[in-house]
Amino acid sequence: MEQAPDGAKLALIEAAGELFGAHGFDGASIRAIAEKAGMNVASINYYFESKEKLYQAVLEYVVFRDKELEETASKREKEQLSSPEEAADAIRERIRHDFRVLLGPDQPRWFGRMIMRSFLDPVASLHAVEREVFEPGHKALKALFMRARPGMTAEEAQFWAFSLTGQIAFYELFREPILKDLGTDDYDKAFLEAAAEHTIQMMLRALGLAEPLEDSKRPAGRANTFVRSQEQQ
Amino acid sequence: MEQAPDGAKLALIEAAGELFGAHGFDGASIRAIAEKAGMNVASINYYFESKEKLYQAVLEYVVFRDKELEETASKREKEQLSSPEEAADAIRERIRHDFRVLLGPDQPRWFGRMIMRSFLDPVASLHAVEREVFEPGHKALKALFMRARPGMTAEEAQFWAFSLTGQIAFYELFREPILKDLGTDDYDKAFLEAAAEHTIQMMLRALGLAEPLEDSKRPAGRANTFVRSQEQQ
DNA sequence: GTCTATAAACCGATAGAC
DNA sequence: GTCTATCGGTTTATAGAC
Repeated sequence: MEQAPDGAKLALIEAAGELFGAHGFDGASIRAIAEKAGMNVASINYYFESKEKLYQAVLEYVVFRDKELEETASKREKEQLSSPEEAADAIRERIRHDFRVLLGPDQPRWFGRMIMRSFLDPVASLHAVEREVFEPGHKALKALFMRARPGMTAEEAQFWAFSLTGQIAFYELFREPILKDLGTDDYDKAFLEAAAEHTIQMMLRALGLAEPLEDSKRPAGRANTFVRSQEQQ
Repeated sequence: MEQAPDGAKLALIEAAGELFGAHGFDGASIRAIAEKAGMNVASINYYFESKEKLYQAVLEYVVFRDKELEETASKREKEQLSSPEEAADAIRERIRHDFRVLLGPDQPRWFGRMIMRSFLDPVASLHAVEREVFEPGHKALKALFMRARPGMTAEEAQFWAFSLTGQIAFYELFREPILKDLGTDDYDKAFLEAAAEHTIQMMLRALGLAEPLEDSKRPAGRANTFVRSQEQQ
């Protein structure tokens, strides 16, 4: 991959990302993109050859930044090798990492939307996201589950990876109805942390790597970090 | 809701559903839709007032059929009231039901795609799907979880519902890369059953309503005391 | 109801001035 | 590099013949 874009190219990519993410490839015109970037229509065909190439550049821009994060994450995972307990910690970290990458405030809001869209629309440029983000992340997840539960088959690990990815992707795909239900215009930190924590506890419990859900019929014995703030009321 | 469309209207809706589902609102032209339906371009503006109204009619067509299924499902759930065991059975049935509705061969393939798209694209017609499908299903799910685990708060139940919906939606949203990975052109019955069964087991285990994942390695010393044994009294 | 023809607007792309 | 003007094509929508 080439160097990071700057100046005019960057401005166009970011404006295009916002509009492509919000309205899709066909729903965003190069006129609207150029206007949002504060540039002329012709600049798009000057810096990129066509609208399609611009879309591809936007996807590569997303992929480039996500790939770096993915590599540091999976590198860190490989350092934790042996016990299921360490694997459980690695799963915990992986889930927090994925929530932060897809939904956190570190990255532009349209990143996640572009990723969702790239899977829904079978354009040729899907393969970029697929090969650079989905596949490596999926492989790393599978490996993680198989280390967490030795004896798990590759097919089982695949389903576990699907389950986790689906739970995280949900918060991006259903962002609008969820926010409407919450009555806010964006996820706040507390909600994202609660969602990540729920996902962690639920995966680890399902894997048998965490204390089971407490029985409500008897007084609470063991401490439980699950959505603590919401339980006390 | 009005009566079910027939004849020319139905043909147009089904052709439009396929093309809208595949290429989105902006990516499907009324010319292509009319041609696929074997009719004239002007027929769309004759039977529906505009392209937008046609899109809305397509969504309502999906919603209408899904709503009927949802109502029979939630009615059946209300008959199973008391014990967590019955609630576990109801969760099992609900997951099988949702997999069948969204991914099974009973319904046209573009149904699921249109639903995904309606959440990704913030069009006005989103509210139809939201109000008629998402919200009732979500409420039913929350009620189910709160019956399965008495004492669970509404906020917790919300996260559990999110987790489940996300896992099922995943198979529709990521249909293309998954099928490519599987090497087939459509989900077969065995795969869908395996996916549903994994989701069931994983939800019930996380809820403490099923036997934990059998331990392949770890000494069973301080293994999880199974919750149900304490509940049966 | 079904068709053709066409209006009016917008699209992506580009030529050419500066 | 940046702009204006414009070309050729496609879009939705509609008027009007049958």
